Amino acid sequence: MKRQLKATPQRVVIYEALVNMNNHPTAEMIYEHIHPNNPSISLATVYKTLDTFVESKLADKVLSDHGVSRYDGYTDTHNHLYCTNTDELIDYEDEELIKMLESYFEKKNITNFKIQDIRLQVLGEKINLNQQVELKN
Amino acid sequence: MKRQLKATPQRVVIYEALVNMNNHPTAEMIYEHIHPNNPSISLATVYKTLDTFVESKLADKVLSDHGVSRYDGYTDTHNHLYCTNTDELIDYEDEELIKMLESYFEKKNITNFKIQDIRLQVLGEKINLNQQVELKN
DNA sequence: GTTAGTGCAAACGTTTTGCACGCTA
DNA sequence: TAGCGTGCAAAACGTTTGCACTAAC
Repeated sequence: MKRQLKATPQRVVIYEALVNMNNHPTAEMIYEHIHPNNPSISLATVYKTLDTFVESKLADKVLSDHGVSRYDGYTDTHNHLYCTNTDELIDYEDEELIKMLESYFEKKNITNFKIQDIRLQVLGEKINLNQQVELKN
Repeated sequence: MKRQLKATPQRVVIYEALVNMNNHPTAEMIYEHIHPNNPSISLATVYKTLDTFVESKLADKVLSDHGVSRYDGYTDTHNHLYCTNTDELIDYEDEELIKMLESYFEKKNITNFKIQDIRLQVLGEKINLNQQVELKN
């Protein structure tokens, strides 16, 4: 674990859960995931640890639906597809899009606003191929 | 009020507050705003009514910071500047950007995902001109 | 021995709910 | 009188806090 953050057992477990669950989990989801093997790690610790990760840029807090925070262990600049049916949040990596947005706002040169980050979410419905087949019946 | 929604006095008051406050207010902020002149309208009604508006596409729930929902009575497609210092959420209307994104994703033709909406937030710091002047001292 | 991290339980702020009442069709 | 909308209070939910304990340097 980089950035002079002490690698406590709890942090290691929580960090591994965060990057292995590619769900963009909530604090609660991480807690449930690690609890069977780590029954002594408390939910408060999960919250505190995730906060620490966000501060240390090891994780990002991302688009929250219905007021629940979700976390992303993948901190390279990227955007998200959000499925309005299933609440799935899917990483959308598209270098071309990021470049296009950066150069667009550079060109646009918005005065009175110093840009730190550009976040884009594509909301829609994930089309499940199995479902499509089912629909044919 | 369109879309076969009954125009109760409460709804009218809440809707007017929502569109007149250009703050992207929270439910609480709307409640505080209308309370002096409408002391009998309860906070629960504000919440219920805002939900109704969102369902009826009269309002949008937008980017929430620290787990508080904020509402936008301006439902034309537009994007937002979010000031990380002041929590201000500023409408960013840019037809060119919207067109660019739409045609980008059309061209990209993401399979397995039916796009409903594209939302973009520019995070950064609003530069206050008065502050700039002060900085010169 | 000082500091940072943890676990627990209680507290907090936001939002939702259940239910009784009122209004309107 | 049926059904929706409202107000109130209580509950629920996600998150944070205070504090005592522990572990690490």
